[in-house]
Amino acid sequence: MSTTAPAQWTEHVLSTLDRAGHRSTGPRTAVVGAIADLGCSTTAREIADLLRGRNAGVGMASVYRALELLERLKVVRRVDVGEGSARYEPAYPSGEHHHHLVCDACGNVTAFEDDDLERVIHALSRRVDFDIAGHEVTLRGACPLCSPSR
Amino acid sequence: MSTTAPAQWTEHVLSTLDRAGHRSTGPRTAVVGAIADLGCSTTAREIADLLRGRNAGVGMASVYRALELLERLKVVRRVDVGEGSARYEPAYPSGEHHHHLVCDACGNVTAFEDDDLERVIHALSRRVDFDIAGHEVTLRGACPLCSPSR
DNA sequence: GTGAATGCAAACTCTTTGCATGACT
DNA sequence: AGTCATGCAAAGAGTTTGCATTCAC
Repeated sequence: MSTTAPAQWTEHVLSTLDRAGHRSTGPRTAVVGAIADLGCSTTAREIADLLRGRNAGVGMASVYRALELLERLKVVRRVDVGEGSARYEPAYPSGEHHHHLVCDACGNVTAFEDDDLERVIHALSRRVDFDIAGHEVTLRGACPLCSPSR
Repeated sequence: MSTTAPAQWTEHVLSTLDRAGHRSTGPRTAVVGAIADLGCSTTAREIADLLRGRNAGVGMASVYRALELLERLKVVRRVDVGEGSARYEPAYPSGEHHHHLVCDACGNVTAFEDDDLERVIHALSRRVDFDIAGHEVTLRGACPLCSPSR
């Protein structure tokens, strides 16, 4: 729980970068800050837009390069809900994570957690013939605002 | 079980197309045939390549248009395992389906089924604030051939 | 015969890469 | 100083779209 605060995550990322011998440059830390602020499930474009608004204009190439590095260092998680562009979100060292509800109508992406789900997936992971390193669950449907019952 | 045979699925697709007022043209039925033959989790490119090999060369645009239509009619399921291109597979009217194991090393995609997983997801779907219509589970890791223990 | 479907090519979006310039340690 | 990181612009991959032609019904 204490590891999930944005500030702590940012600290964690910066020290991880340092430990891995990477520089904490302006553009790179700006991207880290943007991810911390945007939180769950953002796109490269959203990050670039936010930074442009902050007059910290960072080139798209640098955004993508930063995301690739952060994912490789496992401090950012790449999530693919299948709408053409990849989504990214902070990854916490504790391993705690969530999954996503995607609205097919408006594209809204919401997070959820479920212990039973994690337990079943964990058990399942031991049974299959793969060496499982991670998992992703996406539930699709209509969000409260788009639901026909409204 | 009887609904999962490729031939039956093909029949089902053709009658669904007809019922929905769509024509069963050569290119379109060729795409349906390719999906039936390729089975689980294929890409638009693989379908086009197979058809080219069969001298039934169908333009990429037609492959994509057929896939879009078939998905809309719910006879094809689009699966996104997040490697740049979308994957497609037959969808059976019985609702039976599977999920995927993806090898991060070689890209190999394998199917699996798990009743416990389905049960948990079903229960979960009733609790969330979305009107859930479907779900997707992807387990990532190393396949038997890429596993370090080999 | 008529409207739907096709094929090609061009357009578009997202992402990656080459290369000269600039900045962190 | 030396190297790593940046930015731009061009290249690439996957997918979509416009439009004249063709084909199923």
